[in-house]
Amino acid sequence: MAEKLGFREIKREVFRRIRSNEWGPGTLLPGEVDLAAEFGCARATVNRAMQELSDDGIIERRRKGGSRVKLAPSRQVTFEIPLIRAEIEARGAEYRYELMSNAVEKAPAWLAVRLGLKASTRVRHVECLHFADRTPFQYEDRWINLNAVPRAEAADFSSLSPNEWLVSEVPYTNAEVRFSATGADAKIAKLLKTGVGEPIFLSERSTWLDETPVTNVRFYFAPAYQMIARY
Amino acid sequence: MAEKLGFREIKREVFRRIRSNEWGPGTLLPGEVDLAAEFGCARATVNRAMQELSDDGIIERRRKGGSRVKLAPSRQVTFEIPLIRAEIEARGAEYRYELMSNAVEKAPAWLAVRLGLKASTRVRHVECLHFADRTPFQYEDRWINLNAVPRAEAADFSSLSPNEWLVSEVPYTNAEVRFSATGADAKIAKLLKTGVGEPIFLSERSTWLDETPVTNVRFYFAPAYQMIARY
DNA sequence: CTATCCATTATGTATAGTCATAAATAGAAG
DNA sequence: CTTCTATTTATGACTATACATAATGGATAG
Repeated sequence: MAEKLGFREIKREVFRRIRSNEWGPGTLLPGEVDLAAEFGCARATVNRAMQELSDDGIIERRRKGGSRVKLAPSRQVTFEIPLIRAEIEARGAEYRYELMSNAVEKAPAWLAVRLGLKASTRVRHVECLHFADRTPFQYEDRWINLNAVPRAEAADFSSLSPNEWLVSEVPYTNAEVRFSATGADAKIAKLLKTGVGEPIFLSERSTWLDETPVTNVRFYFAPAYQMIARY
Repeated sequence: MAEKLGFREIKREVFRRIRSNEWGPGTLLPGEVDLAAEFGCARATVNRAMQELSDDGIIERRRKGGSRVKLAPSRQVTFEIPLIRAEIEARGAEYRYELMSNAVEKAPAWLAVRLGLKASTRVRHVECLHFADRTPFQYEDRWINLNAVPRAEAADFSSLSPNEWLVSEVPYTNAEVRFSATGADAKIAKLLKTGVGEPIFLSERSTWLDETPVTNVRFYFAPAYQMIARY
């Protein structure tokens, strides 16, 4: 073997054997000590390689049981949801932001259910539009729990979007994202300058800080939007 | 301090300080040796904690530059895209599969572009439907590069879906996923038993095995479908 | 004043050894 | 034959140490 193998090379090599069917789905892989002997490195090095293969969803590991190739290698898709501003600027377009409404209300029923709030909770409701080169790109409909984020009471969203404000001011520990397709209603059609009933990509996100609901937001994207991830 | 801190506890504690704004966005964090001294553990342990925080998108690390809290802590969303069968059965519904068409063709232009194929390449084109309790749940429109997967020439998709066949037979190294919203055309409306123009959630996936295009598939979901991720 | 070089430094990776832990298995007891 | 228990074993985690590497920032030369 020789050649000072690092954990990356080991990972690559093990993966190569898996995908070449040398080690097919369900195969019990050699133990870490055996692999370490074969590759001429320390067990910790093999361990890291195998750990990452496990994180990547290629293999499954169990103490004592050893490592085996996953039967259905359903690899995880990971992508990062960028700030709209960054996404628009990355396309070479000019970003513009427009605040539409900004009010304090009592949490509507559906929101209370979604976040686990009491119906009487005071929330800030912010609606705004994000433009790419003057074309409406995304409509943002956000609700912020004022109990969790009292600073939002006084925040000024006329020039800074609530998205950017929150992301730099309020941390969270848990989040839930839902992607779906919906038809544009009259309001959304008008805002995004499209027809009523047009298919709209909808991304809804809720976040919590240790069980405390923080915010819920719905992003309605202009027609033809695609969310792309590579891995 | 005491208490024998493991890398998980260290990770949690550092994250706690970040989210409590003790270490706000952009802050340069203490070096690994300092943290190791504070927590009373080896640098390798701190290293693993910080490594994972970096993987999670919480901090950014650079050699010599040290670690700093990300300005826009855009944490990464990771989805595990399950097999349709598993997804349907997890909902407590009965899974049924129906093959609609299965032919060998020359790659159409759009596919050649998407995957990077020569237009003359022979591909297997498979269309099928996945049902949940007899209701159409997803329409799968798949193309398989026969050069990359010659075994697909003889594969029988009448009872096993191409999705499941591929997932257990053909590995890949790179993939691209696109989520979008589209309107149901006449064909899709009929298959999914919905109206023409209804908003449909569309998931398109392309995979490669070391630069060799393997397959491209479009999943059209029945109306009201949501793709959910928690993290 | 600017461009280049180099020492410094924090992270990146590897090592050998140790102890911990979960789970499979064989063995003992009922 | 079943059930519980003890042993074994592969992975999980940690330590201390060492060297590699990239990038910074200052020193130096032009």
